[in-house]
Amino acid sequence: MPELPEVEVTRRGIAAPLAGAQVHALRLGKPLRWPLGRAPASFAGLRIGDITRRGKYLWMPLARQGLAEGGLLMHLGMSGSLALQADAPEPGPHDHFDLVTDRGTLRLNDPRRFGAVVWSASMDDAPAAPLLARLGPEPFDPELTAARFHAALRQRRAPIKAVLLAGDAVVGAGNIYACEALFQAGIHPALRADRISLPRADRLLAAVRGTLGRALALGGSTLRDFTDVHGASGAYQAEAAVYGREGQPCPRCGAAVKRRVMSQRSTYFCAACQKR
DNA sequence: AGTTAAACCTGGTTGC
DNA sequence: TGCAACCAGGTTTAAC
Repeated sequence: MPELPEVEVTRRGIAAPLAGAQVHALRLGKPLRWPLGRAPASFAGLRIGDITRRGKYLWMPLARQGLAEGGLLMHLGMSGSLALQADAPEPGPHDHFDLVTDRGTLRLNDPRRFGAVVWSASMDDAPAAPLLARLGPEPFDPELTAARFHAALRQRRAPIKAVLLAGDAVVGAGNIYACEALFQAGIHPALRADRISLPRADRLLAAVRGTLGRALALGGSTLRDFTDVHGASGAYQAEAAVYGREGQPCPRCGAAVKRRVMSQRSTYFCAACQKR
């Protein structure tokens, strides 16, 4: 599921309703990617603070009597989605985390269980800190200039598609949006990152921002599992130019869209429009 | 050091 | 119809 737009859509759906909410209980289902860790014995009475996002992670700070106690670092993996419901039904076979609060139940549904909910004393302590430390700059951070993005790309000899997925030059683009951004920028996914000129890096950064921003406005993409916290699907996948469109005409030149496996992921591109 | 496979897990779709 | 093979939004970890 969830690349940056889907995670941010999720965050926007829960941040305001849950700010200041009081927790009653936490319930876990089957194991997720990592165990919860050294969490408080009881979550009853903890208050939820301002939920933030870093890359594809969500951070929910929790406090008791106004004193920060720690928080939950959450990741939606490949197939996770969060829902906030006033009257949550009995947990289904893929509901692996519930946070019962006085504003409703926050529930993680994740069939493949690549997602995670991990307790951390703060974002600067383990286990959150080492996970967040590898993340590159946020795509909409004004500090991320074309020059800095270009400098980061010049450090990498791997294909630009792999570098975008790795997220150390910029976070947020997963398989769908990496394919789409490379198409928008007219860059071949197999091009070595260190061979990209400054003007092309500038175009690529703009394309990443444009693609993620557009997806955000459309509520993200839903291939199968993703829904926002009210259960609504995203709409971006319907206007993807190349992703999932193997054999269909390129919207720009009409040539058949190609699919090739790169970095263990299906990569869609137009060989005519995207130059090495 | 830097890049590339293997692993985690379930379920839907495709093809023989 | 049955069953095997393949595919899917991610990313840590181990192996070249």
